[in-house]
Amino acid sequence: MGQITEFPFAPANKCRGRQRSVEAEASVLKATLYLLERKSLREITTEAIAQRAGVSKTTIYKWWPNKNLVALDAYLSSMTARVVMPDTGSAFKDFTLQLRSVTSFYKSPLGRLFGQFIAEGQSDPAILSLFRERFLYARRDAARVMWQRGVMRGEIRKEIDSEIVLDLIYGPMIFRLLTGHGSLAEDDSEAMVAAVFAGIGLPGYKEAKVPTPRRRQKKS
Amino acid sequence: MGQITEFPFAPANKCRGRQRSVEAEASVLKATLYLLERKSLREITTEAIAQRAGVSKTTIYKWWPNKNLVALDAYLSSMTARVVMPDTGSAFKDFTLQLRSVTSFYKSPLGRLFGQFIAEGQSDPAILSLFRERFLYARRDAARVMWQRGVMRGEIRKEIDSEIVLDLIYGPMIFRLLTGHGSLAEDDSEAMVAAVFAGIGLPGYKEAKVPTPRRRQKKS
Amino acid sequence: MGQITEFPFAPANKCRGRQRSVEAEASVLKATLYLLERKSLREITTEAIAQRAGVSKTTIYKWWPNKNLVALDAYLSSMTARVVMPDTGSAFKDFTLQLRSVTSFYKSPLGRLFGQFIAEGQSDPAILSLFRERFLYARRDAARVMWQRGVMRGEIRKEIDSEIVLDLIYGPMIFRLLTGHGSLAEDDSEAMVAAVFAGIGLPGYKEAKVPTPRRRQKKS
Amino acid sequence: MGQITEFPFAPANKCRGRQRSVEAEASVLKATLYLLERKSLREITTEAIAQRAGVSKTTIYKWWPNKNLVALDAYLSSMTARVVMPDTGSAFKDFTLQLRSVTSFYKSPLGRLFGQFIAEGQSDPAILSLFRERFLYARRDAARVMWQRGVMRGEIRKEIDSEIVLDLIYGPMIFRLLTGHGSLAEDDSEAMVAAVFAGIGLPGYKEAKVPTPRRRQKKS
DNA sequence: ATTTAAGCGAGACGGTACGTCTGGTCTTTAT
DNA sequence: ATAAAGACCAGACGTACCGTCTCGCTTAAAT
Repeated sequence: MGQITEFPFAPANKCRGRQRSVEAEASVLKATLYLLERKSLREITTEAIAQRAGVSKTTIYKWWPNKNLVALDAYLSSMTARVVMPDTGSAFKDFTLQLRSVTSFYKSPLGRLFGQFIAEGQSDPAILSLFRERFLYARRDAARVMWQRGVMRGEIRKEIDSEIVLDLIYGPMIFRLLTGHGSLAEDDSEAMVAAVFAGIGLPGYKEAKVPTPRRRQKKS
Repeated sequence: MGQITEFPFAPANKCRGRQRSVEAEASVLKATLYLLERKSLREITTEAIAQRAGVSKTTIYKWWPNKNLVALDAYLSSMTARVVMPDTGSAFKDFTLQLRSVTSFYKSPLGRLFGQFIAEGQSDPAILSLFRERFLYARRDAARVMWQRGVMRGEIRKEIDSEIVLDLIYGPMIFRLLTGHGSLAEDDSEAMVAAVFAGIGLPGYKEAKVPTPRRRQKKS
Repeated sequence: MGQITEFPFAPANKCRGRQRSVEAEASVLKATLYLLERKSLREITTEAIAQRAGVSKTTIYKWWPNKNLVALDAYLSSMTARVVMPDTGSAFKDFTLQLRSVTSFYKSPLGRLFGQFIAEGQSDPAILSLFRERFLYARRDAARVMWQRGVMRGEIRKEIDSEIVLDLIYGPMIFRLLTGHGSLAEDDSEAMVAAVFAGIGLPGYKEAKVPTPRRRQKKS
Repeated sequence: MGQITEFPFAPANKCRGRQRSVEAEASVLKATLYLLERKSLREITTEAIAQRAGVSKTTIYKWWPNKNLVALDAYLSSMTARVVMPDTGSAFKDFTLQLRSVTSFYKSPLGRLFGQFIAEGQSDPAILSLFRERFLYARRDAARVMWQRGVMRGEIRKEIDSEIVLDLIYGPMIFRLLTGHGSLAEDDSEAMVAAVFAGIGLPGYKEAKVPTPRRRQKKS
């Protein structure tokens, strides 16, 4: 319990007193996932989680600061190895497959949570920050490996900041996901990645020169 | 009042009965903006709007279904001509200036509302839909003009769907805005637009062929 | 309109402007009665009356101070000669018949209004006062005639205040009506009047001497 | 808390969970009484009770269905032994003293509540029913003891139903209390009881024969 | 074996916003 | 001038959910 608030490897504090019930944690996360597959994050109440988990509200609040973080924990625990990080030998193919896989997941009930965490994050910095640290960066680090391979193989320009590359590939689709203004179909993934690779400018048009890379928050 | 629920050009129903108080509408929108500059959408209450506007809660609920839509209305009414749609003769420059302007606005108190509407939209389809129709599409239509000019001048490949182009340009920055994982500095706008124009792939690398254009939402 | 607030014989002011619609008054009273037969006074709204009468709320508030007084007006207008004031030659029979008739009426939908006016009157002195003046005293004056006849015929002790006599006869039944603690059946009327005439004390028991009459608010 | 909804002798459920705050209940009732002494039942709001009691509105709604029943509860809790049930050896004196005491109380701020409960009861059967069960019947049972003694001592005719006797004694005064058409002075109590004992009919007048006794509510 | 501190279930509690309702007033246009 | 339509204000309503709290019971390490 409390992946979030505690060091995951903290040596289960073997002091006095009753020990944490492992079933309780599992039960809470399971119940939360169950509910999240049926209702939106906003519609779910701590009460409902507690009831379904057969656990008291007190216990939940003891280990998580609020419902949103319970949900994030549940989300993270169910995310392990759901999305592929392909290695086909082609960066373009890798990114296309990955984007397609991610987009497809985002359309599923649980995938919708992605948007809901970002949504809650708009008014709760804590959850947004945790979402970044524990979900987003992990994903981006994995994707950065694909980028690195592409750079090494001479498929991707090394002078473009990896942060920009990743945002260019995932940003547009996430934008569509969040506002619903564009299609999330399978083909769109390929079309977008293709456009990102080839650029939208005509080859002869030379005004658009790529500036030199710059340091950013976090990068390889 | 009720920009949202009524046709803007409706012939102000001059039938019987007391007319809608124009001051009331203006007052509500003004009060809402005032509050939104200081607090987040979530923190604001209908009561507070009513009180500050010197209007009764009943009146607010009569014309708007809930506070979110009041805020959207207020947002829209204050948006007119806040963001420039430049026409420099260069699509690259146009998009760069525009993205910079937009990004800068999004960092302002009122600009933060953009993310908050999307956030509320994740659990309230009505607001998301209205946000798209009345804000997003308007912006995109304007931006599409810039794109069109670029295509005509031979600066932008005409075979790429304009929807993708727009998402490629704005999506990454909005992604950063919403999750806070990347910089929103002035230079980033240019770097992103540059990358979008030039593409991330090496010129010689030919696997990334651009597919044929497609229409918004539906596709072949 | 406005039996209550206006002098009934006021010369329909034939000055400028649109004349008062007599139909409006009739329509309001009729609509009110219609509603009062189906719902309790509390459940009825001015709005509903206006709507059913095809009249605007304003008009109602122009002629009556509030819904309760509209209802009282409607009640009074429908009361004319609904309850008998018998004259059988026997005071006992007169009162019995009268009480039976009154009780029976009180059990009807419209009769229930009696209690509802008293109820509203507990928190609105105006309606209680009007109810007394325009309904109660009228009834009591009529009943006092029956009492007078009984006294003249030597059936009723003349030394007991008529106010007390009337309250003794009607009070118990009204008490039952308002609290619902006792039966309102036909036979009860006779039993009560009989008890009132004969007294509950044993004939020989002489402690209960009737005091001399005293002046009270209103009497013959 | 919840005298109304729970058996008073319920063995204070000492099961799991936080125990009901006894101060909360007491505080609510006390605050309610305080307010009821200053304003009418109708004028008091749940909010005001909550605020004055230093208790949340939720808690009030948890234990009472609405403010009227809170007030009834408060009323009942303050009623214990406020009204005397005399035993002078004379039924006539007993009833006179009792009626005088009751009438005097009914003129006090709290006593006015009596009428207000009956008023609310006209549109809310629940409160009327509870008022009967928990207040009226208790009083009548006590008064019936006085009647019983009178019967045994040969002061009161045993052939008259006790229900009628009680209504004859209290009904007239309550009628006056509720409609305000008659005096509630001290002397009136004696005059009324005297009239009830002696009867209003002349001794010689023999038409008014007392019918056989009957049981409460149902009858032959 | 007995402390004793923590975990835990149950559920009461304060707080706050919600969206609804009703009473009564005010404003505009039509008659 | 009066009516009809209906916008408006004021403020109470009862509900929902949040996160905290107080119990009494259970568990297991420390004594």
